[in-house]
Amino acid sequence: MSLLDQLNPQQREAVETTDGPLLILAGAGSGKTRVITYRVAYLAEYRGVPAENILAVTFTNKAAEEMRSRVQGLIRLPGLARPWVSTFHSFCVRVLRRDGPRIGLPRDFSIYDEDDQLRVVKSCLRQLGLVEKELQARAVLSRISHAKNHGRSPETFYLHASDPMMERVAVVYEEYAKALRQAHAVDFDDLLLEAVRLLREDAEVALQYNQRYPYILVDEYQDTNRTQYELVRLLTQTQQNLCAVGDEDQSIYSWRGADLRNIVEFEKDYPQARIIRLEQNYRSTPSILDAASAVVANNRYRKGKTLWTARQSGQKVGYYEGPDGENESLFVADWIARRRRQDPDEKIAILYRTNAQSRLYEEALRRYGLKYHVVGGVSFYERAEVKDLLAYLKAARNLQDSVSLLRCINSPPRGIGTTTVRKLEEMALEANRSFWDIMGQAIEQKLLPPRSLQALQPFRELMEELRAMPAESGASEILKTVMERTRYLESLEEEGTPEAFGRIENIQELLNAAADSHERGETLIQFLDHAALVSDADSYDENALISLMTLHSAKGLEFPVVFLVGMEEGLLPHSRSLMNAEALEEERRLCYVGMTRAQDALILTRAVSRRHYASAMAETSRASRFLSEIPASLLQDLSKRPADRGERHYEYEPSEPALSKVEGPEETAEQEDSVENVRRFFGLPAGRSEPVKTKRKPQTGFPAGSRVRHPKFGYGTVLRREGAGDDTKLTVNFHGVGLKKLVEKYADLERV
DNA sequence: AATGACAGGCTTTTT
DNA sequence: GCCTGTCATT
Ligand SMILES: Nc1ncnc2c1ncn2[C@@H]1O[C@H](COP(=O)(O)OP(=O)(O)OP(=O)(O)O)[C@@H](O)[C@H]1O
Repeated sequence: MSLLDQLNPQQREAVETTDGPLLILAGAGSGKTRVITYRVAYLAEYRGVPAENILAVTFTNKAAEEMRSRVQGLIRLPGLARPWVSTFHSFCVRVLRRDGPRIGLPRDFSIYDEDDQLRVVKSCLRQLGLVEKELQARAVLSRISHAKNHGRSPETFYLHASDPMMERVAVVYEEYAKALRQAHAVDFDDLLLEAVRLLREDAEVALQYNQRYPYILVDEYQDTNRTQYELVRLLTQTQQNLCAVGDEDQSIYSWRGADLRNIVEFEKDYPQARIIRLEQNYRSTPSILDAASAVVANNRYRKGKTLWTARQSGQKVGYYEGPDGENESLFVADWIARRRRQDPDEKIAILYRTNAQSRLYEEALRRYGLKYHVVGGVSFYERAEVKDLLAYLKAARNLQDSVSLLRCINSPPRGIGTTTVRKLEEMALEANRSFWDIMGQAIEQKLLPPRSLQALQPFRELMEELRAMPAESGASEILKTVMERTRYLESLEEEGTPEAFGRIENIQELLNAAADSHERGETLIQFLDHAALVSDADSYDENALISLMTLHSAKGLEFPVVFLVGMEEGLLPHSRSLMNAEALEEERRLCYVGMTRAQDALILTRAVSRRHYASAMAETSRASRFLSEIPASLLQDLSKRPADRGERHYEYEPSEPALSKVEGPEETAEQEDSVENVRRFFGLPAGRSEPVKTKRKPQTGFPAGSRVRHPKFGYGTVLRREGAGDDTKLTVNFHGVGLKKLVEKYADLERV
């Protein structure tokens, strides 16, 4: 079947309209991404456009990944040429690495992530003698970012400051900008802004990129901010074969500057523009689609659009209400475990509003022995030990990068403390030089106490050695040198704690990533850029069929089964949005996005009682208003509640017993609590069977939950323990290996 | 300078 | 409840 036959008439028209500006406006699941990907394939295969002349961009990594894999599935490209499919940010990095020097950007600039940015802001606050209590670094940073994205310089910001507080923010902003310049560093905002500046100021470069990418496609156009819009404008000066697709009902990034004007004024900015609407949804069953449409219809600031599906009516949208968060998560895990038996290959997503909500679900899934994959959250590259080592690499490439330098200067501890660092920082500020320069000067002219100098000297030598390593040596080679010289692993091993071993694992993972990168022929800088931009968590368990992620990350994806959990006032809609009508509408769109990810089954859940920061007393929640916006006829209540069952509040029976975690003597109070909840959940009288087991020789063997090491499989966690005596069998989840069932007696396990 | 105990605040959401 | 930042102790 040919490419075009797999499209409906409107989609087909959108794909064939290759020349001139085109805006596609359409609801969820109507094939917007399909149009983008087919269009790329069509251009390459039918119109003979060289793949490298096609640029497809979007905002999030996940959405870019989705696009990339779908394009790849569609075209069989000869040779190495590939269309450039990425996020705006990666695109800009590539542009700036190549042509940044033309606007005075150092070629080896560092990219500062939020953590780095905060360090800079804090240091500026300190230098200005401002107390963080009054001016929170995070708040200042968000003001700075907002100002930058609205084209305000520190000076303009200062002039517009309405109160003394804002004036101070303006001063911090100025210092912040100066610090970044001095560190040869750019933040995420700068990546876009500097790329725009480059294209604006250098006509020659602008022309080059215009010619290089005569075909540009933008997915999730409703998420673009003004800077990204500007970038697209600058790339479409000589030709306007621009295809933007979007859905105003899925605009969920206004809090970081996404601006619907980009969509609304598209026709104004591109007078030749054609607009095509897609109205058939191919993804979801009618119940799911109707429910989602009913919710979003409550938004007032919206034009409204048609969306229908030819799919047969499926199951109703499920609704489960549990007594507390734990029960809610166990319901989900149990439901999944049962479903798994019928269809072991089905993809399932658990979606939530905030990253913090993932914990309960991870725990529940682990208990059921289900493999899962968490997207986002504390990403791999954000872990302290990983960032420490990356800091060595960043500093090795760019010694002006003081944040990275300061990050690795005393990790592992080498006798350079805050006093020494503060002193040097002061000197640097005074001389208006970088930390590295001042450090060298201090050593040479003996400007510090001998003890400090003695500690600084070896550090300086190490960094010089790293810098001297050839630019094309890969990340892994340099990392190895760092590890050897600093005895990083050894000192962690000596620590001997489970946390330390966890860190060792992460470092091993980093070494693997670096080695892979080297094999692909990437330079150190490319490796670092990837680490900075693709803050993608646990890329290792990607084949797990159960995905946990925020509603934001889920946009653009689809799953046969979707759980939308925590459907409560305060969570969805989030409490921070209750004050203002526009924010509330955005929450509603978020709900819409989540619901429309589902293909065949959608289940909404909530907990009646929710602990907000856990320790605090549990509060009774109110059901999300979005639930009541779904017509009752589309909902099916999954929480049957017979009133006369005494203790047993919920009739729902587990299909397999949750794995007991009460055996080891080292259980924490929190886990005891969980067990108590499980028991209540299953309607068992409090504390009956398990405590008996607790008494049974807990010292021998490895209770569920203990961390172990196996000579062949490495480190892992015991999930389940069955049988007794010589026959005792353990189910262990080994990192990077997966589940293994072992006879305890022969397994040769070591406690860690 | 390094370590450990304690207080306080924190959670939107992404690059 | 957990992480971070601060303080006191060695
Ligand atoms: N003409 C078609 N024939 C068959 N399947 C289609 C067609 N158009 C779209 N689909 C399928 O419908 C699903 C949704 O399409 P797609 O992801 O492109 O929609 P979308 O508009 O980008 O959705 P969203 O905005 O919700 O992310 C995909 O599985 C896609 O393959």
